[in-house]
Amino acid sequence: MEEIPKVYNPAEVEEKWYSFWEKRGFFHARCNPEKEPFTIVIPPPNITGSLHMGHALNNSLQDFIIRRKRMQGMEALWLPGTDHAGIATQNVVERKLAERGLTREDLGREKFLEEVWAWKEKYGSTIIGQLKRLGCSCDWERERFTMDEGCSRAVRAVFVRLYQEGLVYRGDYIINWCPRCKTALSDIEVEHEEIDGKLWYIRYDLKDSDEFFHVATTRPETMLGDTAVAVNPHDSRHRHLIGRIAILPLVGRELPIVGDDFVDPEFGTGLVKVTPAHDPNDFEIGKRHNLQEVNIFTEDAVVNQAGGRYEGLDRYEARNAVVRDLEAMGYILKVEHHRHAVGHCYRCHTAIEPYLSRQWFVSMKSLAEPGIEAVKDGRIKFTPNRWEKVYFDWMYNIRDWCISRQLWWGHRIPAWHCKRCGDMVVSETDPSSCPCGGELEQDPDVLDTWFSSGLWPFSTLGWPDDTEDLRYFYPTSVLVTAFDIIFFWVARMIMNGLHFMGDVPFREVFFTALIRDESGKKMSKSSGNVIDPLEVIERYGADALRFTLGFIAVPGRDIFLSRERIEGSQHFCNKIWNASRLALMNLRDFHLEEVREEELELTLEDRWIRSALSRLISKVDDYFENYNFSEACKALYDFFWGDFCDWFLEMAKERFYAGDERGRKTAQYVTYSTLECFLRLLHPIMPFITEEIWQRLTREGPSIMVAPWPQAETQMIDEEAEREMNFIRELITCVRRIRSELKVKPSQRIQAILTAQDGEALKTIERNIHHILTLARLSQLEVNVEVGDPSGYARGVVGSTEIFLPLRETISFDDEVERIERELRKLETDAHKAQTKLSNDQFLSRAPLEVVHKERKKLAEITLKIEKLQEQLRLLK
RNA sequence: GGGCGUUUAGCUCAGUGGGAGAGCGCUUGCCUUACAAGCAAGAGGUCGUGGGUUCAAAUCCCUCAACGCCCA
Repeated sequence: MEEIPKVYNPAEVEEKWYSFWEKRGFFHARCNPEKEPFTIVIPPPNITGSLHMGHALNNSLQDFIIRRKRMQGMEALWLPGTDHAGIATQNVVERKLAERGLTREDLGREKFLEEVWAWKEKYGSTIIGQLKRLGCSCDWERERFTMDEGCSRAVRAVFVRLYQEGLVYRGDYIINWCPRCKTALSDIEVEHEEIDGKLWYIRYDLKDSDEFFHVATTRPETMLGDTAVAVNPHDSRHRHLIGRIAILPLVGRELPIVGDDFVDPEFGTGLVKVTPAHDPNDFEIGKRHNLQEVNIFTEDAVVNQAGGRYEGLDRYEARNAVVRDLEAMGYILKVEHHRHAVGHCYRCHTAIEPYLSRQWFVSMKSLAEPGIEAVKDGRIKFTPNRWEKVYFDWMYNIRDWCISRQLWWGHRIPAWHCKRCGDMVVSETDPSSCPCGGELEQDPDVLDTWFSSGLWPFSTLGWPDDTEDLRYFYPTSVLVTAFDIIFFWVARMIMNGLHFMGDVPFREVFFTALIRDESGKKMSKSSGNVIDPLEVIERYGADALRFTLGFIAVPGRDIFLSRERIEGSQHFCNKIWNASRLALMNLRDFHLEEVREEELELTLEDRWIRSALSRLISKVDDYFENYNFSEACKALYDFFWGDFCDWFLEMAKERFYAGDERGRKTAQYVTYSTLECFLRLLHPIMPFITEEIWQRLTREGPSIMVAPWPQAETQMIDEEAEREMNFIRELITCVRRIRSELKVKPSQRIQAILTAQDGEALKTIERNIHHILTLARLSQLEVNVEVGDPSGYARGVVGSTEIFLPLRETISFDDEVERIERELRKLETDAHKAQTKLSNDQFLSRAPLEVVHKERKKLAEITLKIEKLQEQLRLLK
């Protein structure tokens, strides 16, 4: 009897079912022309990562989607994999080497890469194991890695083709340089942060003259690389200086004064120093005026020999030294506070140095245009759609993408430079020598990590080969990702998909929210507010975590997570468990195959719960299709707890314990079919507990995860049953309220009298009187008998039906008077509101008829109730 | 500087034009043979401010304020 434990223990069942599913091959998808494909590619987590809440949310939602599609009979592929994460992984391995007192240079490139691969083999699949703990139904037979053989071929193919098309080029430009990671970064890898800085006004003298002027700068140290001064040619204050020569303080270099529209006359004095090698705008000015480019920094942002006596100082030391020397010479006019944005490396948060160097770029403009069109004309749909605007803004203003990184870990650029003739060979396969016969040397740089992840939807399906997978599963159906990588990843996949596959990479994008903690902060290790999903799974179970994430995943909004919420979901698991226990205990002698529908005798609660279940199915379907998982979870929760447990099972118990054979069979059948169907509906969200119960409940298939998705059956909707059930529920609640407010002990069974004038109501009451007795804990309920002196009773009103509970010694008259007065106050407020509306001619003439009817009906009900309660009040007093 | 989002119960949040909702917390009473991780009942809200549209606004429009995010 007690073989089913009282408390649900997730740890015992989760591992069992996951390996069962995996062994049976339920996760694996095949190219099956009989079926419609449904494809999701996972946003590949970094191999350095371990599962955080963002992953947990994102992957739970993907699993919700893919499990439902699979149950709906589609060939559902969820393709998993990991990202090599260039900078992050290289940093991790370098840090490990540092513990042994080694640098990557000590090892050399080849040995270092061996170390990274070894690290990847050891730790790179940590997160994969964690996704399994979460219950993710990925096709592990197709797991990919951005640096595996196939993805690497795709990268080379793309690079070479773009090069041949003239869309990949190499050149000397100002790029964002991280002096800590010692690599170039793309524009979007720079995070801007407002900083309280200073604005120094520095005196520059004119050559062969006593005249001088001041320039304002936030970075005085870069003056060591100044090669001009610029002024806006429309600035009447200064334009006469154009063509003259200024003398650079400390250095003595002669600086031409040029006119350039870019200069903002409002900034500082209207005269600006020009440092073409260390500022992107100055670089442009330099190009326009043929200015010299003087690079004053090493790759560590330390002053080089061009900085004269400042050589060897880092950029901040150099700033102090330059300012000190200028002050000593009396060349600082003033220093102002100045708030401005400073770029930082998104990986290590070091301040970015604009740095002139030779890099590889992708020309984006022509690739972006089809990407804009695809979203505009709806071939790709964004949810929530406001992200489309963000996407368009970026795509319209897109700039060329710096793709070369001065790292060792990554896809090495497939370009070779000839040591003899200096020519360059770009090729998909390693060339042995230059056409001139000279020895070739491969470009030392690697590609931006996002270059390879941008090919993910097709490189993982076999491209550049024309594979069966690619033809069957591409384009993918939906991409589920966080909005913070819309530029890094989503936009680039769209551009690449259109360019190389000639079709969109996915038909829909669902953007998830960011997860924040209780106080609204973004969860991060540095703020110490992380809730570790693995810890949650250990303690509360994967289903509780998944349900919580689904519940709080309201589209279009950042979400908050707290342990209390997760506990709530754990309680829900336990509720499901215990309701199922009750069901299972009463279904031991039940055999579905023996049931003949025509032998059943459906009661009110049976018809009502079947109707509610049918409505639930439609709602859940609708919410899933619109990615509104929060509402889906809420609907499932409310149905199960609020309807099925609180009312249906409570009522069905009577037939389990004391019913006749036919009643018992009917109760068993409806309990079984409702629970079984509910489990299937809930399965995508809570796969483990639903499988555990389903396996105990039925033999209708090998696993709930391949059982059919429930279909809403409109013929089950029974409005009459819903109306009657609502009425019975209200009656019971009314009695309970009076009992509770008058402090009648639950153990005390009391008598009651009920009067109903309405014939329909009377019939409903008579048919369900046993429910009222049981659930309202009455010893006796007499209907339409002479009440006698009503002053001896407490009175409740539901519609036109009245309930009388004897006051006697158990119930206090004073309490009843107070109770009625309180209720009357509420009713009178409502009545007043309704009266005001109904006495307004405008309302009567302009509001829709049914609204007016509803309002009239409402007022009539309230008025009736008020009358009866007032009457009772008079009698009691 | 430009854009986006948020503001509803003590807390965290749902709620797309017609009687203010949930979870948690709180109060009261219950070990009622599935569940005390539970059951029953209850208290608690000028829906950020000011205006407008409408017969009717938490909901649509505008102003302002506070907070948050993105871009330059």
